[in-house]
Amino acid sequence: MRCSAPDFMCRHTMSRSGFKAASEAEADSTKLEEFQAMTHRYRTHTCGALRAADIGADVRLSGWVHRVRDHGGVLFIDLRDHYGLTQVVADPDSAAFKVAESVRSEWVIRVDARVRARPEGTVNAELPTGEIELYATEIEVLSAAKELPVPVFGEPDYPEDLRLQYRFLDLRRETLHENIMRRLAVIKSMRRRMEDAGFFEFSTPILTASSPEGARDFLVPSRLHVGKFYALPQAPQIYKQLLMVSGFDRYFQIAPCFRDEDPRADRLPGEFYQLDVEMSFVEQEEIFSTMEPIIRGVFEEFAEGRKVTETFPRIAYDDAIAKYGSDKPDLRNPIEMQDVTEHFRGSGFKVFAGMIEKDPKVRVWAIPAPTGGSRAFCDRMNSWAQGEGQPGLGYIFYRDEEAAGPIGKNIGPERSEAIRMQLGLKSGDAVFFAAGTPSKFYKFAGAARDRIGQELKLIDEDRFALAWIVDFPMYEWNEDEKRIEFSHNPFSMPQGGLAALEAATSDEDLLALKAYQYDIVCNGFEIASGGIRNHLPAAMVKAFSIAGLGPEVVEERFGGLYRAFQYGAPPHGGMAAGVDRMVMLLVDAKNLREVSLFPMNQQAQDLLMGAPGDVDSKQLRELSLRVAVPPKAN
RNA sequence: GCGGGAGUAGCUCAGUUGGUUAGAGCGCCGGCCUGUCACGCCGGAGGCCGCGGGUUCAAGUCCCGUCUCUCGCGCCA
Repeated sequence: MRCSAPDFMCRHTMSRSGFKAASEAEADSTKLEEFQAMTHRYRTHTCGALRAADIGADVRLSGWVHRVRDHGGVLFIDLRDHYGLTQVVADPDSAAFKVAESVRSEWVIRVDARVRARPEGTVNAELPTGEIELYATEIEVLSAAKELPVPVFGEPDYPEDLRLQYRFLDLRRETLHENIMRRLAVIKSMRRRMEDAGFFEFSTPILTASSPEGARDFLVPSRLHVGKFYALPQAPQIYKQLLMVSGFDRYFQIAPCFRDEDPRADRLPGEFYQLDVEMSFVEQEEIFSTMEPIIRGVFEEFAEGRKVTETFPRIAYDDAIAKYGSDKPDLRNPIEMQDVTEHFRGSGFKVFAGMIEKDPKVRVWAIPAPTGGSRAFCDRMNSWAQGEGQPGLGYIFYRDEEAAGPIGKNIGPERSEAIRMQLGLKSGDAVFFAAGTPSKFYKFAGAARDRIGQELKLIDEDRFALAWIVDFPMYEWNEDEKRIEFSHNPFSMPQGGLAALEAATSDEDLLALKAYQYDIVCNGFEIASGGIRNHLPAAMVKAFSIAGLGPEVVEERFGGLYRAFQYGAPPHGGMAAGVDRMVMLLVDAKNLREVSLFPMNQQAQDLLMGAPGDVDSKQLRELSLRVAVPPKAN
């Protein structure tokens, strides 16, 4: 059924150019409609408009043939447009019968008809227009359709490459059509909330300079400057900071962002959209208190009964890693891990005891699995772990006053019981263990936590669990290159400012430094990320030098911003929220392509437009470009 | 770049240990049908079994290679 969604989706254009929803029709408007019936070439009403009150009216509708049911003597056409579905009837007495018999799915037709009540017992309660039907007097074919490569009616599963190649058909399908309309509504709501909160909407350039850090850029060759390139912005990061320096105080934008990276189910290739925000004269707390109601409000507005976190918990990055094994934990999953290293020190489980003895950095983490206390489940988890490339996943499961499983046997009843007490487990529960250097195994532990939550159905699917993740580390250790580098982005202010940077002497101190850098997470997805910016040239130079980048690098790579900071920069900060990802969560889609109009496929190709495509040699010549395809390596 | 999974009718899939003319459902086309709304019934068309090699009397089925799609890893300040 079309337009089962809230009214804003169905009615927002009803008042346009004289259309009038039937339910709103006044007595005197009937004349207007009759007049329009004679003068409007295509329609007096949309396919979602007519109601019992219109019975007897002569109307004209245009739309797509959604479905034909031909009973020989009587024939039904479901006529569809953006607004809904109306049943058209033709019988052999009707002048329109011959044409009606010839129409096929997805033809576009114009129907002139008399609105009549459906006979007793044939009302369709599923349809807003289900009380009436149109008795056709004339049908005109406006546009025929070939046999459909992608059917619209019934939305059967079809291969994605066909759906992308025939996206215009795909977009007629109810689910995708409504997802797109929902997306527009979400963006409209964001815009309204941002304006109400005193933000101004800016547009920033699409052709800009290549950014040195971060993702791979899309490049655009310059014709006027031979051998030089523009880049599409990965985000308007520097522009929005420049706007703060320019004194505009509060910026936002529904900003297109371009990154030439390989896609994921939750990452579109090429381009995506962010609700991009920046504020002047604020500390972290004010950004939270400004943005949390906006993000929560958007979720609540579109949650359709699903619960939304009322006050976002603030979880320190280190705690998130320790409790959930992830900096984007799914907080619908109640499992929290705990450190149980001491229970294994000197225990009969020699593998762990030996590791603990040898290296003071080694920890043992417990991943509780409430209701997971069966051999079958524990074994299944163990083989899953092996499939992940782990040696295995040790466990204890508690049953009938006994601690079973290989580790339970090895460490004995006292230690097993102590672990049970620490984790608050009952008979019938299990606990899994991961051991080693936390920085190396936390991801696996987090994956195990997710897995256990799913397998044991501990996750409440019916809610949006939101949280701030705060206190991200300023730097991290790059094991490959054996050096310290920025962990998030180089624009964030370290907590404690320049003084903290200067006070940190050892690598250990530096790696312990936190930044005013934070994310919003929802159900295991990072939906927003932001920070308080480092607006002090001296602190910026120092922060870069720690990452091994001299002042000349700052000037060369971030010249514009660095220069701006020399001439009176307000303290500022902000964030960016992933619009596509939020819409995906709100419409319960599995895939970003289900909330995007014309997405590219996994190979970053637009199958409808044929992008990327060849260009002719004249174009290349103008750009002083020559294509050199490397010989295939093998 | 690496790994998992999948390629058989327009689509979703079945196809036994290698063995006759490769099937079903949906869709499409035709016929019948005056109250359906996933209409129903009857009939029909439609196949380089992804592609290339190999083993075999015989390959959709086994082996090797290759291509495509998809999910994940790397990557994504």
